[in-house]
Amino acid sequence: MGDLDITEVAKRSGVPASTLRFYEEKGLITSIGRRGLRRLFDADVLERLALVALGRDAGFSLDEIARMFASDGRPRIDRKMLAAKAEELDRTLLKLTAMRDGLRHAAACPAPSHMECPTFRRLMRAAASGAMSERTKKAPQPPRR
Amino acid sequence: MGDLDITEVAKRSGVPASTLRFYEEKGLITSIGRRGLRRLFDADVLERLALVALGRDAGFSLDEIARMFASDGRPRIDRKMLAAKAEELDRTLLKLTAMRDGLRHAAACPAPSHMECPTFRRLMRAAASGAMSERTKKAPQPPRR
DNA sequence: GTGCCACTTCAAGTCAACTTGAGGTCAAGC
DNA sequence: GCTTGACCTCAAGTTGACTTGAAGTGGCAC
Repeated sequence: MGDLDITEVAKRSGVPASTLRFYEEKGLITSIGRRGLRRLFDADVLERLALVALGRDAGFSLDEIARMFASDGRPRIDRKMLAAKAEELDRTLLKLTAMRDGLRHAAACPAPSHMECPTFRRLMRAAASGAMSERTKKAPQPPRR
Repeated sequence: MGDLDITEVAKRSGVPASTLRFYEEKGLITSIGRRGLRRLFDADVLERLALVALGRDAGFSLDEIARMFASDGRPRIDRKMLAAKAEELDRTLLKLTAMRDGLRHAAACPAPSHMECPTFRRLMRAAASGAMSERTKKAPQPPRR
């Protein structure tokens, strides 16, 4: 009833079966049993997966996310850690916002070459000096396939 | 005169020599000769490195950045590409902003478990709907090292 | 009852962007 | 002219998050 086999979970969550096995091995999710060899999951694994996705998106590593789950399976998220992550995200947001504005300007800038655009050069200097980020921090990469 | 050896470039740019060699191999920079074994670079390599840093920070891959340099060595940066990157950054920003607000709330939320906090659950659903369907995009990770 | 085939395990491969290590070379200082 | 040491090359290692491949297994349709 509430049990879903791995294919079902994959289908409903959009997470590939190979990743589900990988997540189980990592302790991010738990299978509730087997039908033959086939893993069975409780339906609440979907919520768990959503939480994992959330953590990933917020910039937590899988290991960090794993540490957030108590042994009883309920999320036990350190509030301090959350606040710290929010802080970090906030700094990232500032930087990315500046970057977006700069890119947008450079894209619309009438200077014959970007090297002659003051805004572009300012951005460049900022990136070079590392002034925008505390240390080398990268913006999100385009989706891998 | 205008020539800098690799150590000088490393010192002035903050980019390790190993990375400079790696970048040269990738075609991101070019050395103009050797003194003995030692690479010599024209001083304008510093500007080039700044450009690479900017591209990296904006979320371009090294390969993408390499493609921005035409064969003449002058940056040939497509305004459309910049605009597209700005767009992408913008979408990321929206998501990360929501995420930051959610984290901040969750950190302060009095609910015994985050799963019982309506705001947290809403955030989770939002992340699940956005992030899982397009589940390849990650927020920036904390600085390496 | 038997064959199919999607699942299983485990090891190894992939990708990006570098770094590290081993073994070699050469300009320069003494 | 010999030592020194920073550079050189090339190969392999690193990290995180997975994916892929080979070989095995068992529920289900026939």
